Amino acid sequence: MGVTIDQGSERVDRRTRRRQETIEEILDIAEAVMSEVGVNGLSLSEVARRLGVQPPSLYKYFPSLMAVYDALFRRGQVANLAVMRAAMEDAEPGLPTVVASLDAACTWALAHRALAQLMFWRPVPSFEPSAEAFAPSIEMVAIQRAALADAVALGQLGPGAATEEGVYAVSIITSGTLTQAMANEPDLPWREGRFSPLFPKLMALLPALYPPKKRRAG
Amino acid sequence: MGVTIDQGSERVDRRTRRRQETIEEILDIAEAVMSEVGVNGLSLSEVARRLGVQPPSLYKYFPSLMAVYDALFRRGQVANLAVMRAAMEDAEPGLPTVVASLDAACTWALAHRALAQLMFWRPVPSFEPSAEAFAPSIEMVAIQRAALADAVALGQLGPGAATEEGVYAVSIITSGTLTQAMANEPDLPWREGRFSPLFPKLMALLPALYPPKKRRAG
DNA sequence: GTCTATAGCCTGATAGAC
DNA sequence: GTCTATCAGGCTATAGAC
Repeated sequence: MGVTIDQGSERVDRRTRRRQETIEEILDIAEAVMSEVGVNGLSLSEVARRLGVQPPSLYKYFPSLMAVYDALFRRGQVANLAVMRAAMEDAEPGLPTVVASLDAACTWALAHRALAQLMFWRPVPSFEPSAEAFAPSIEMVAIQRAALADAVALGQLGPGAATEEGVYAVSIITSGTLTQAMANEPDLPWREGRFSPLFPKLMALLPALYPPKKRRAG
Repeated sequence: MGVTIDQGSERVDRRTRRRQETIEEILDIAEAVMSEVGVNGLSLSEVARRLGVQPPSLYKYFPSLMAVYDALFRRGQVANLAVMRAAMEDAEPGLPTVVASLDAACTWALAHRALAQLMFWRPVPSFEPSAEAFAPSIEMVAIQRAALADAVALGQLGPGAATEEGVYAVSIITSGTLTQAMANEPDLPWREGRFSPLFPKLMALLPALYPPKKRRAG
């Protein structure tokens, strides 16, 4: 009996793992479809075609097309947050950390344009991300603000930078660079177009926007 | 005979005018549809429904859905250019002219979000604007660059501002502010959200990005 | 220029057999 | 969890009568 139960448990685990792999594969294909035909061009039929199954089978994994969008949104937020965290660890504290994390986010966004559009441009009016899918974005704002607070503590920026407004300022510079790059150079990755060189130049203006009272670190 | 010909001409003129009115009405409705269901949600059937005709009738005015997109794109570019020109006339020369025109463009863009998305974000991959529809955009870059050159001549900015890069810099600040405003405050007009106050602040950094050699005008 | 009718596609989603 | 079959609807675009 114990053996039988163990076999049963193993079987369940294996099935759960296999199921998760299928879910990931569906999302991979969905992202590929979006990058070819646009975020709105995603269709479950096309995903099923590429996966080699019939459309109804997908409903065993996602209850609706919007659920697929939500999973893609969440996946993108998680990946973007991870990339930014990793970049932060390798950078000097304060302002360099802010710039490095946003630079990494730009690299990621241009390598995952469709996801980035879904996340930051909301081109599907009928889709609203769930609170759970949106959570990493809130976390990202928090760590941005913490990094800006470090820059203030280090005397690199004035106190106005460690506010919501400071986060908005760096967001505007980042999303502006990305918007121009994606609209005007759809095939170039980050750092290869005419717009990415302006990103560090504009970021270097932050001390002029929030001047520190005394200058310590450069 | 002469009278008959004149009557014929009048009749043709009247028909031409009436036809143009219908075309404008179709574009008005198409813009309204896009603003409700997204740029990609535009369908000729829905336009026909609201116009009170059957879908095939629209093909007497536009040969295809993409032709409607192209006319909308052109219309948006023309309107945006006109708004920017008007704002320029009322502003002091040089830097204030640059800022005033882009501020006016922001007001227009948030009042015509769907058109702005179609023009600046390209959310319909299968749609490429025609050269004719794109022409006003090229003109806009030219007048921006001329205004930046004025600012350089007036000693407000260094010579680096009167370049393609200078135009990119102001474009990034503008499109970044717009992107954040549209994604995060979908219902607020320009000047009422959390992001538009940052637009003049970031624009005020331009002299720090392109420092003039001697300071004349402030 | 309007209409009806229709071709020929696509889609999301469900029911039910296996 | 897979399939077939199907519902119920959408769409662009064309043909042809009036």
